[in-house]
Formats: sequence, C-alpha cells, structure tokens
Amino acid sequence: MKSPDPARRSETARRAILTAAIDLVGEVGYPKLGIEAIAQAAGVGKQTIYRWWSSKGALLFDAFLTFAGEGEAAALPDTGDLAADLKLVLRATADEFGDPRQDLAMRAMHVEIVNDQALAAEYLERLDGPMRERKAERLRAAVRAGQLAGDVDIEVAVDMIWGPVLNRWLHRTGPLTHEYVDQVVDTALRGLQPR
Amino acid sequence: MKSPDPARRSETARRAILTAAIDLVGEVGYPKLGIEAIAQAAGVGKQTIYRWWSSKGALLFDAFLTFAGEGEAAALPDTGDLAADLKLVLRATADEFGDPRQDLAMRAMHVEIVNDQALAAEYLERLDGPMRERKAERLRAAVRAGQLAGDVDIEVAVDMIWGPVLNRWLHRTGPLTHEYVDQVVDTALRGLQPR
Amino acid sequence: MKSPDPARRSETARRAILTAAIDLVGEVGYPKLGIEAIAQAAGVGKQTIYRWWSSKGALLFDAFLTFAGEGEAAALPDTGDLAADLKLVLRATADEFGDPRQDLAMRAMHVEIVNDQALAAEYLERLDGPMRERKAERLRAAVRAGQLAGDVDIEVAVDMIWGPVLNRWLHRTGPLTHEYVDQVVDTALRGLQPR
Amino acid sequence: MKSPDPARRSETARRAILTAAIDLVGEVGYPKLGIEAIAQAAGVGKQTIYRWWSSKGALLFDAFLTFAGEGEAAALPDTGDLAADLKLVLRATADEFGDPRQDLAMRAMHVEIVNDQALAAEYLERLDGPMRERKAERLRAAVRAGQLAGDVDIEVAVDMIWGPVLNRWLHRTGPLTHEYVDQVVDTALRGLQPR
DNA sequence: ACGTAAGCGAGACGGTACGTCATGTCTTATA
DNA sequence: TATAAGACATGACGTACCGTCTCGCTTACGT
Repeated sequence: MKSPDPARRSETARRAILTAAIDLVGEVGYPKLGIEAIAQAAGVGKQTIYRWWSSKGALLFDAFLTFAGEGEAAALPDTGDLAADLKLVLRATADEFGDPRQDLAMRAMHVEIVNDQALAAEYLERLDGPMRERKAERLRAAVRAGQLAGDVDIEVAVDMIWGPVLNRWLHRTGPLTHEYVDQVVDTALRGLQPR
Repeated sequence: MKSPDPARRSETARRAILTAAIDLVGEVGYPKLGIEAIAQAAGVGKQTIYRWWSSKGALLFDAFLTFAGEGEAAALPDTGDLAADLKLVLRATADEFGDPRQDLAMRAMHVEIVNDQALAAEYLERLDGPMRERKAERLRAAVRAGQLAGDVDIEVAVDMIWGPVLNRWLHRTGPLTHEYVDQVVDTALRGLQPR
Repeated sequence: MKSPDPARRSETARRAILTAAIDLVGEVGYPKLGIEAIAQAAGVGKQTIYRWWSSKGALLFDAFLTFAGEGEAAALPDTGDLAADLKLVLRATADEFGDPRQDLAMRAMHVEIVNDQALAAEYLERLDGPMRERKAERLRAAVRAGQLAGDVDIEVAVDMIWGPVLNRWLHRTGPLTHEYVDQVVDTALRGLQPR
Repeated sequence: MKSPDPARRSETARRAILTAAIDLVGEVGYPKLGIEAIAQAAGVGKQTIYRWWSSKGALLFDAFLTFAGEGEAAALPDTGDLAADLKLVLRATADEFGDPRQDLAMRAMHVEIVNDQALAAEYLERLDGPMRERKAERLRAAVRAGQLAGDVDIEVAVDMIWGPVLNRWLHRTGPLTHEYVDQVVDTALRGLQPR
C-alpha cells in the first residue's frame, strides 16, 4: 500500500486533465461526463486520473477551484453606493450564468455539492467561504457607513441577497434578468413591510 | 412505430414502481439509484418501466408528483400574524429537510431539475407553481391586511423568504435551524436598511 | 389446466400462421425468425400460436409437413434407365437447394432436426420416411430389372446416393452442380474398385 | 475506432473461455448456450468475450479448432488393406458421435456452419479441409496400390464414404453402428451394380 | 553516470448497469 | 370459448464505463 509522490507529479498532465474536464462538462453536461472521455481528451491514461483524484466530483471540483482561484480574488466594489455596487455584482453573476458553457459547468459542480457531503464541505471552505467573506465584508462596510442596520445578521443578509439569484438560476424558476436582480437588491434593502 | 395504450396500463405495476423508486432513492441516494434495482424491488420487468417513463429522472419525478399531489393541497395558515405564520411553515419545511429519507429523495428530484430543462418546466408547472401560488396568496392577503407594502413584487418577496432556506438546505451552507428561518423571516419583512 | 378444443380451431388462422412462418423463414433465415414476427405477419395473436404449437421448431416443422405433403406424393420416375432417372431427380433436388428461399427454409428445418430429437423422430416418420420409401422402391425396381445387385442393402444404397448431395448442400463443402450429382450417381452405381 | 491489441491478450482468459464454451455446450446444448453463461463459467467479463469473438458461433468454432487442432494431425492408417483401414477410422468416428458430450458439442458446430456462410468457409479451410486431405491422401495411396480405380474422382469418393455416416448421425436417420459403417465401406468400394 | 524506482500513456481485465429485444403468460374486449 | 391485441415478468443480448491491473517508456534521483 503506497501513495503517489506529489513531487514527481506531472504538471502537464494535471493541467490537461483539469482543462479537459471543464471543457467536456461544458459540452456534454455533467451526467454524461465520463472519466474515460476525460482521459481520452486529455491524452492521458485513466490511471493518472485515478491516482490523483478520488472521484469524478473531486476532479471536477478541483478544476473549478483551480480556474476560479486564478481569476477572482478581488474584493467587491465599494463606491459608497451599496445598492449600485450590489446590482453591478449580481448582474455580472447573472450574465455568467447565462453563458451556456459556464452554465453547464457550474450546474455540474452544484450537483456534485448537492449529492456529496464531503465536497460540500470543501466547497464551503475553499470557494463559497472566501467569496462569502468578501460579500460579508462589503456589507459590513455598509454598516460602518450607516447604510445598513447594525443589528442585522450579516449571514442572513448575504443569503437574502444572493440566495434568490442562485435559486432562480439553478431551478429555472424564471428568467434571470438584470431587472430581477435589481428588484432583489432593492427589496432586500428596503424590506417587505410598509414604511 | 407503436406507442403503449394507457387504457391497458396496470395500475398495480405503476404504484409498485413509484413506491419502489421513492423508497430506494431514500435508501441509496440518487446517484446509486438504478432502473434495474427499482424493477427488482417493485417485482416488475424493466421493460414496464421503460414503456411508461422516458428516464430515471422522469420516473422519480412522477413519483414525487404522485405522492406530493396526494398529500398537500391546503392553503398556508392565516392567523393574522404574518411573521408567525411564515415561521410556522418554514420551520415545518426545515424539519422535513432534516429527515434523512426525505432529504435524499428531495435532493434527487432537485438534481434532476438542475440537469434537465424539460423536467424543470414540468416541475414549475405541477409542483412549484401551485405551491408558489399558495405562498403568493398568503402574501397578498398580508398586503390587503396592510402588513406588507403594496408596491412589493410578490414573486421577489416569495424568493426572498423561501430562497435562502432552500439554498441553505441544498448547498449545506449552514445548519437549517428554526433560529435561522426565524431570522430570515424577520429580516425579510423588516429589510436590511436602518429604520 | 385445460387444453384447447380442436373442434373450435380456426382453420383461417392456422393457414395464415403456417404460411407466414414459411415466408418469414425464407426472408430472414432461421436464427432471426421470431414468434412475434410470425404472429404479426399472420395477423394473429401470439397466444393463438402458443395455443397450438409447443415451439418454434414444431411450428416450422408443421408448416413443412403441410406444404410438402400437399405437393409431392408421386413415385420416382422409372424409364428403365436407372442412372438417368436418378440424375434427373437429384438434379431437381440440387436446383431446389439453389433457390435462396427454399434454401433458407430447408436449412431451418434441418437445424431443428439436428437439435431436437423429438422433431427428428417425427421428421423421419412423416417426411423422410415416405420419401425414403419411394427412393427405396425405385431401387428395388432396379434390382428386379437386374440393374442393381441383389445383395445390396437398400438403406445403405439410398444413403450413398442421396447422402453426399444433402451433405454438400448443408455444409457447403462445394458447389452443388449437375456435374457433381451425375458423378455421384455414376460412382455409386459403378463402385470405387477397379473392374 | 480502436481494435484490441493481440499482444496484450490474456492467454489465461482465452483458454478459460474456450474451455467453458465447450463444457457448457456439452451440458445444455447449443440453443440454450448463452454468452453470459460462458462468461460466468469462465470467470470473465462479457466484454472480454465480445472483444475477441464476433459471435457465439465464432467462439464455439474457435474452441473446436483449438482443441481439435491440438489433438489430431496424423495421417490415416495405411496397413495395405483399404477396407479394413476405412472401417477402423469410421468406427472410431461413430464412437465419438456416440459420446453424448461430443455429440452435443459437434452438433453445435454443425448448426453454426449450416446457418453461417462465413463460418462454413472457415470450417472448410481450417478443419474439414485438412481432414479431407488426409482422407483423400489415403485413397490416392490406394489408387497407387491398384486397389482403387484410377479414374474415380477422389472428392466424390470421399463424399460417398464419409457422407452417409455424417448424415446418419446428424439427422438421426438410424443407429450409427459399426455394422452400418462397415456396410457403407463395402458397398462404396464394390459399387451397387451387379458384377 | 547510471541504475532504479516512480509517474506516465495505453489498454485489457472482471464487473455492473444500461436500454433493447424476444419469450411465453395473462388480461381484456370482440365475435 | 377461441380470437386479436397487447401489457406483463423474465432474462439474454450487446454496449458503455467503471475502477484495477499490467505493460513498456521516459524521466529524475540517489548512489
């Protein structure tokens, strides 16, 4: 019983596999994605995949972490106008969801999370957590600026703003338009009760 | 090219299949659920499944519709106290999600919806739609009672109340406690901005 | 447990089934012949086939008996020239085997005989037996005419004349030409040893 | 489009499959023989069978070639007494046909040949051909020794001696006794006409 | 520097489940 | 009650992938 030596790992193969995984999931969708096809597309032996990843989910997941981690690490914009800043961010998110390839790939990851508790935990820690922290930080700044009530639970606030958007996309409850996200932001900030 | 004659369909077989599907998905989870196992458990030939359902998703889905449709058709409670009514309903929902068997089964259905546009549409029309209408109706009653602002978009309001709860369950963003749902209701009603 | 009443049997259905069986076996060959296809082609319910025949072989077999029995019951020609008479008959047989439809159908029957002892027995009694008797009778006439040795075993003689032809056809050992059957007749009559 | 690499083929699996095929066909007979059962008995995945053989017939056939090819390659006996030599060989053949296991297995192969032209051709080339050559060679030796007429067509002669025996076995026209084969030999050599 | 031990591409292996097909039985309605 | 129609339970078919394994090959150390 021996485990592979990370020092000797081929970075070429690793990138090829992750890239192929993302590409394929965007082409055929998650349920039809197969390890054999990934290996083929990456020009790699199956064993090289099994050596380094424990499951299709873990692989796909790693692919996301890798490519997402490369891109966005920046804080959310803070122009002083909270509503405008949130709308800007959410509209961008909605647009990403609109791109068919990203749509398929992200659905894949979410399915994996829905079904696998361990991946969900890792997702929380490595992707959702940091992202959420940036969202929370922006809201805290708003609190400090007196634009948000001080006694609001920040976690709940984040959920109430981003939750509806994620949901609408994932469950296709309706079109994910800019108008919709604007309304969500406005309503969340203002509350439902009459003033 | 001939298609099966619904008039000759065996109701016995149909019920056995739907029941077995729900039972099995609650036992082994969606990804390990197989047509062969369902047929076996239902004491039915595979062909009888393939004759009447086009996919595993469609079957599972039909099972949900069947058993859900039998149960709940009632309106949401209206005691006059909107917040209390919403908390009651959402706590019940949270409790359902907490039951491991229902948890697994509902995750299965949601995964299916996430991946299959056609099923998503049917889900919207037959399960989510009616349910949503009852939620909307309760909120409209609140508007009439002066407890909710008249200019709030009811769709957005529903999303803002139920969305966070569904999300937290599906993505395991955190524990789905009664405290959490209470806070969601309070925050949604009150809004995030300082008064 | 009751058995069907032959008195009520539909002659129409019976003929349609037998005809369809022969036709189909000539089209698709024996291994691809199915009960369902026969029923379909005959415009008959499957049960009607299962009611009256115990197996695909028995049905096919019955079809042969029926149509063969109707056709040939005549004695072999006896012009006084034994060799010429035999060549005439064998050439006709070779020609029958050459017709693709008859070829396929007869192969079907022979396969059935090879595999099923009971059918083999019935074949011997009802088809091969009578045919063989006519062949033997022709040879006996030749003995009486002094054209054949009196101490030859007629059974063996029949086998030696017809056997090679049947074999060459069934196993495709070589082309079944008129020349070949002529040579078989000549050689069988003359013997292999030098005179 | 990729085809299997013969270099990597597992000899263990190959032998196990061929052996299992022969064993099973001897137990259940050809029509009830299934690929699934062979795979099971050989302790092999079905795909391993499908990878290397194109059909049940081809497999069975290969099994015969393999095991037959291992055994008999020797020439027919030549003691100088043609009739005695032939009787010896034919009696042995009759005995083989009498062994139930060999009987079933050989029937299987013959059915396959009857139904499949391609297999028939391979059979002719690889099994029947060489065997036939040995038979022909024995007869040619007899011609040289003056025991057989020089103008006899050897092919026809072989058919006339071995054909009746093969036929009687295959079609169960009668018991395949030593007496019968003796008579065939005698009659074939002597001819049917009076001397 | 060079043998050796690892990762690598390739792909055969024993399996499992797939979705299709044919079998033979059972049910229903028609005549 | 025999029939045409066809749904049913059963189970084999041939396919597609699974995850493991064994091959040579190449690459990078450790002596």
